[in-house]
Amino acid sequence: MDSKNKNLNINEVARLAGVSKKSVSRVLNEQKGVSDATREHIRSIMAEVGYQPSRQARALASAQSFLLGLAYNNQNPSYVLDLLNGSQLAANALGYEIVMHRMDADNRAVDEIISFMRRSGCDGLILTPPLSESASIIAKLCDEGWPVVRIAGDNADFPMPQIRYNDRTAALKITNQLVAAGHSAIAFIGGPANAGPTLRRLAGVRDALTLNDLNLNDADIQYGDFTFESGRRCAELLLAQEQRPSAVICANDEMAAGVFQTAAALGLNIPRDLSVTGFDNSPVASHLWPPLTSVRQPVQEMTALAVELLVNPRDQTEAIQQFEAQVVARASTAQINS
Amino acid sequence: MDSKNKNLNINEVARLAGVSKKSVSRVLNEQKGVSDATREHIRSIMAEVGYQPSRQARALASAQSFLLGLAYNNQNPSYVLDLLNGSQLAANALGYEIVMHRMDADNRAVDEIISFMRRSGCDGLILTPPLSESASIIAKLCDEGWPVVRIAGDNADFPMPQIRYNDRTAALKITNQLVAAGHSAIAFIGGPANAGPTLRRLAGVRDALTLNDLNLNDADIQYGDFTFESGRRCAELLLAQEQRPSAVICANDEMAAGVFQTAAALGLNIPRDLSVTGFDNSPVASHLWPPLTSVRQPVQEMTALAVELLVNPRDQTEAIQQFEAQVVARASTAQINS
DNA sequence: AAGTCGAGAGACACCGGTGTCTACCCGCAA
DNA sequence: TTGCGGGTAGACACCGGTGTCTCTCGACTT
Repeated sequence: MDSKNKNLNINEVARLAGVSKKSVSRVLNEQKGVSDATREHIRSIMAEVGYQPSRQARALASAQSFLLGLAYNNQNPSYVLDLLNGSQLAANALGYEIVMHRMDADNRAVDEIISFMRRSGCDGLILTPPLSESASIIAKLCDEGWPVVRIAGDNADFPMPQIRYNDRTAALKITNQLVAAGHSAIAFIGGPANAGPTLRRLAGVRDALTLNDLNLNDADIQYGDFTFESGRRCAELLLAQEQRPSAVICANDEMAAGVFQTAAALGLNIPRDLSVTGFDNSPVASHLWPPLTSVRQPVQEMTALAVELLVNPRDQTEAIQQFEAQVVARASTAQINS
Repeated sequence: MDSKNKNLNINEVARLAGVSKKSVSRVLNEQKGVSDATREHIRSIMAEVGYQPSRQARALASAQSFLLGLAYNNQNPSYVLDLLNGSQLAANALGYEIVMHRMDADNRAVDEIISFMRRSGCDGLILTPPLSESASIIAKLCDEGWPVVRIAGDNADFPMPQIRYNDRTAALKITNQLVAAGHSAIAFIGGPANAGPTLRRLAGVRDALTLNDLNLNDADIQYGDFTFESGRRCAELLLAQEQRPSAVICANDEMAAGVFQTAAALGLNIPRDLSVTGFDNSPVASHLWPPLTSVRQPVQEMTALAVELLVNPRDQTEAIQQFEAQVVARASTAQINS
């Protein structure tokens, strides 16, 4: 009854239940070797006294900490929080907790992440973009044999599960919709030029334009760094052109918000004078005016799978898991009136 | 050299250094009883072989997990992430890790948080708003004797440190600036009517208006729930009035963004037709057009102190710690032209 | 020269679990 | 009747630290 009983350990539970310590342990770990009757009896005793096994002791004895790390380095708070919430939900359901670790992606990152894994004692790591793109980080983690799952990483050279969504197809769809609305002068604002998401999304845009016998001028491609400010800057370059594009596809919503600001400063009305789309469907997409057409990536499902793969590793053949993205159409795009 | 040495434990380090296990332990815990020479020697051996003490074993033996919980339930991702980043930085410097826990603030919250503390084995908890406002949660945690620090909680009935910033004074300052710019019809959009931040910020607005012989009409106070959507809705009510306010003070930036959207929909130009201010200085404040005047709360410093207080508890007399907020003036407010 | 004190070795119990092994009981099949 | 096998008790080692105690040694005090 009194849940504050201090010496409430496995021995005590065993004594109360009149069984051996080991039987209690077997029940805790859902191992066989205990009859159903005894199992139920032990369970009821545990519930009655409010027994909670010590995570520390289990960790020491079983060489598992029941902690999963989530490393991130991302300017987009809502995305990071989605990752966190999703993995937390899945982890808790499996008896794990999530330890977050923010880190810079500079040249000390490799040491930093290894040091984190060692000192935190996490059983596994979820690597999120853009960290999941870094070959040096991945190589070192593989080398040291840490269980890692990459979210949106895009490098099949390493035997480490990747969880992705088809942003290339999503970019294709969104471009097709713009073309269908009469746009032919379409520009693209990416993140860093060599980043996976940038490359895949740009490829999707190109796929669609090629299908429609259109092409993308080099001058209509700008590379930012996924921040609002970079979106603003890229938009200034794009919109200063003599032949202004009538639609801008941005590789994330933050940069699209930057485009909105530049457009406002130039007196351009969205969507009348300029159609804009984003990626990621972050809160900012619905806070902009007009609300931003974007692409929803199923973060919750992706992180849940990541946790699942860390806790119950599968065969290597299923290393790449792909999810479907979804275009969320809002009011930032319009039929062109030419 | 080989950092993957498997049996690298305290015994091994002691053997290599030619000292006793206990001396190594003393160095690890920075206890006295070891000469400086020996201490340095042990340190160099540890560095050489890349020894990292097992967090699990230390946790079990010392009844400390070196884990701190951070419970949150907040719609504002950038605020939550600021909290996380700030506490993580401080925690890591002290050898701790942060375990995040998102939870609903419903009537199961009390059980939920206790269950989390028990199963995660955290040494202490940082309670963030709005959880830090909940008397039932605080009471239960106090009752069970968990070390907790509240961020922005506002209830002195419990012997539990509170870390706050003077948002009342900040609201006063921001109101004074609006009055100085010629505004007299000033409206306020708060969060939930009984929430601490709402009450304090509203009080600050009233302080300023009283000082300037102005007053706040009941119709010019609206209560939302700190979300964008609620800001939009409150603004609709405020701006539909015959005597439209010329300035709106919002209790956070998200709601201010909602006001921007309503204003745009009504064809009102900010700041020409309407001045708007926010609170918290979140990224959205600088992403809006025009950029939003807001109040920066020193989250980093506040969380650092929270961690510090959990790790090294102080005398109860210093229970309430107050920080200074800072008004960040941007372009969303203007001189009134009447 | 005897007394005192800090450094530090070494032994051991302990934290609360897990893993392994023996011994026993009991039901069931040969 | 004997043999066999699953359920279970009970003992014990172990995980890698921390806390405590004893004992030795050398330096400094008086």
